[in-house]
Amino acid sequence: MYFVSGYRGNNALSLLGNQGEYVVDSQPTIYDVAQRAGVSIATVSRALNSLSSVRPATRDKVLVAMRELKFVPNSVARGLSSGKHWILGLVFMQTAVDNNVLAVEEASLLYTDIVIRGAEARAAAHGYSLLLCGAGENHPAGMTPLMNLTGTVDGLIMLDRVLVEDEVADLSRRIPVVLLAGRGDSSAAITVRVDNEQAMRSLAQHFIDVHHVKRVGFVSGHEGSPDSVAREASFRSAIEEGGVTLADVDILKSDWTSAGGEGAMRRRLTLDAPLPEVFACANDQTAVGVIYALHAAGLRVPEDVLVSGFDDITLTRYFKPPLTTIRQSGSLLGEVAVDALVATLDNSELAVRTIVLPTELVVRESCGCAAASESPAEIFKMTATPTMVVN
Amino acid sequence: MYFVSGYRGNNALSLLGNQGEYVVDSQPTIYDVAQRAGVSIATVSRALNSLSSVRPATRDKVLVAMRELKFVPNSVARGLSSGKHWILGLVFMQTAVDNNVLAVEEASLLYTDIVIRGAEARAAAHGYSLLLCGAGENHPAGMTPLMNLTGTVDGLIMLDRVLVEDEVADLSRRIPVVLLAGRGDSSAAITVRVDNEQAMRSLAQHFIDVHHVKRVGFVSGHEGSPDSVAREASFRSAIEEGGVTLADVDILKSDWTSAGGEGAMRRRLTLDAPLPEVFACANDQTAVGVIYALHAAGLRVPEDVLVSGFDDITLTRYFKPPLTTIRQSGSLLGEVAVDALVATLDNSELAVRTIVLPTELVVRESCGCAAASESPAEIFKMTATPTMVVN
DNA sequence: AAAAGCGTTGTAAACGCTTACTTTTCGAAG
DNA sequence: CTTCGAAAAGTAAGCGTTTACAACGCTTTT
Repeated sequence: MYFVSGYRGNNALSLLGNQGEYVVDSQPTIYDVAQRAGVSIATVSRALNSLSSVRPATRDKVLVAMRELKFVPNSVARGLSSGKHWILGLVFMQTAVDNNVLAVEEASLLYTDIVIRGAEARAAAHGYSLLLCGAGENHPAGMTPLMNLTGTVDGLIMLDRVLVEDEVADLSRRIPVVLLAGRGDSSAAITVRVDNEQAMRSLAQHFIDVHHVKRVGFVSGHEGSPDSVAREASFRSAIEEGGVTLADVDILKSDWTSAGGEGAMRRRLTLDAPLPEVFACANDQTAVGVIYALHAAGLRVPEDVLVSGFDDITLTRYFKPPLTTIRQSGSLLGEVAVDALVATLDNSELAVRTIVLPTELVVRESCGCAAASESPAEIFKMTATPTMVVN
Repeated sequence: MYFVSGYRGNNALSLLGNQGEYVVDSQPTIYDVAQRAGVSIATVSRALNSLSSVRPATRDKVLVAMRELKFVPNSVARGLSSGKHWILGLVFMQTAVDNNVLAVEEASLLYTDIVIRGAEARAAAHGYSLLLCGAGENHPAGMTPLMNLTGTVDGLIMLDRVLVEDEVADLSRRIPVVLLAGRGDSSAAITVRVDNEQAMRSLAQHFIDVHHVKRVGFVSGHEGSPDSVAREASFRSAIEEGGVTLADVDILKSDWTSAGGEGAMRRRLTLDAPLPEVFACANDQTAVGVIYALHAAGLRVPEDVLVSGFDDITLTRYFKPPLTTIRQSGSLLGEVAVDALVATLDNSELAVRTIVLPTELVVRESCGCAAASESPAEIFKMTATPTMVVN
């Protein structure tokens, strides 16, 4: 190793110099840059962050030195020093079951991924990175990573209630937390969710007003999921207001997956009770499985049974029959969550505690309506704008 | 603020003490823990990491203090001190186009997400977190986040060639890099990819041997994508070896999306040239769009044209007709990538430079074969085992 | 009974950066 | 040609850990 006397930095310099054939064994630091540029480390730091006054000539010297050394600031040291990490954590429910590959692959088609993408894009736009953290009983590392997160990220976005209220409150005492798809009643954190009530109401009305149904069914998502619970409750109340029947036997338990929907419908078909005229499903994947099971039993959709989904994922537009569904923008959900979190980080105060995003009924053929004339690729604009609710 | 003389830590202690009504304004540090437990910070650190010898009684005192203070080690400080961050970076191509929601939503159904999930699960199992980083021209933050990553993560996984060879080499001089879905010829980094050659060969053979086709077509993925290029090239060579025709007019350009596949097929249908007997598509989404366009033109699949996909995403099993495709395990891809990266981090040397994962032909109805009797949910086990290739 | 050895604990120096505070520099005014 | 003041640059003290090294018992050995 080669050291300039009184020189604290590493030997990265030797790469450029001709004093020996030493190999770089670590990244250059601001000490290296400072030495090469002939200034102090404070000046290097200032040039780097362009906060305070650095004379243009000096700045250039520093920037040249940085480029020559291929200097990249160590963001960890930065974080330690400034307390700011420029990292946002995204916690989601890991549904993988042991060695069951399917669970991961199916789950990956869930809305979660779209949310993650939206969040990542928005985070990047704000200058943040996104740290992913799967959690849940089935997750290999359990809850541990979550706790350590508080020292790594500036804020946390939690999908689909990974924690109970108490834990969230605990967490949000340490760092800002945004809850996604929660029930929206948490006092501890900001909540972002879609308008399940409005969605299921418009769906119920459509079934009643347009298709004059008298008896309906519902296929749920994963047990205990706030979105699934909200969708079922909203659907039921809207349906019952309309004087239509939602019998217990027609409430099927699924788990957000196609396989779950298929299984639930197969089991329902073994029962003696006559089928309702329509099954509203908690998401699109479930609807796909439900339709498959109905077809397998020789029933036609929509001639014999009507089916609807929720989410409007791209692929189901190409299905036969094209799926009637509720459109929500998953990426918007992620984006808004990040925006809210960043706003909290900046102001440390946000006027709004709950943000409710709009949904939109998309009528296609699976509910018995006429085929649309456009190509599936044409139809993708959300027409409604976000609603804000303060509480 | 309240300070014990000579006490360096913050005032988090006051929460528990009864000397005042001060509010916690920051997280407790090992100084707080050390003081409360009546030991030095070194002992706290040792108890925390359980590396060297700490007397059980002492350890207990420390652990109790930690619990009482709800101490969570600051991983950033840890990272600075030890040089280890326990974070892996995952760089992917951000395909979002400006305000076009569809691009994100469709893209999110791509295989990428499954890979990410697999990587996250495996990373967690190794004790690492996953830092997501979208990159590409369309990404809001451009390339900048990528460069800063080198100071944040211990290793990098790059999906689908975000960078050119030179940049990868540059990066991998700083930290270990694993390339996913690359061409596998990078000397700078470890590569993990699927066996596109074997896959397309078996597909071609099936078409030729079982369905006796004389003329075939291909629908590509996004231009320049290594996987798409490899699939097209392999398919062509296998097809031509069999003496079957793949005309230029039957090579359609798409972009991995359903809309792209639909558009490509619509354009093809306006041409005068007779259709080939089969279209092999670069992925499942594309195949779905292709089938849609064929149906819209009054053509039947598989009676009039055969179609195949690639990936075996769950939803297309529920399609009409169920899609003949090549199964690959996206989550395995992510898992293996993480394993390789972690191994590199541990040994700083890995025997294998390229890892090729197996694929499997899954014959369903879209290629004209008979319907399977099982439920789609039943069929999901990979039968082959990973192949390792050293170079 | 003193020395040696060993297991435990403490002290203090990094790690690479930011930033409050201090010193130097430089140009304009006196 | 000083003097003064602001602007620019430097000094050094953290940020919260880890860890090499020193110090301190205690038991064991001679």
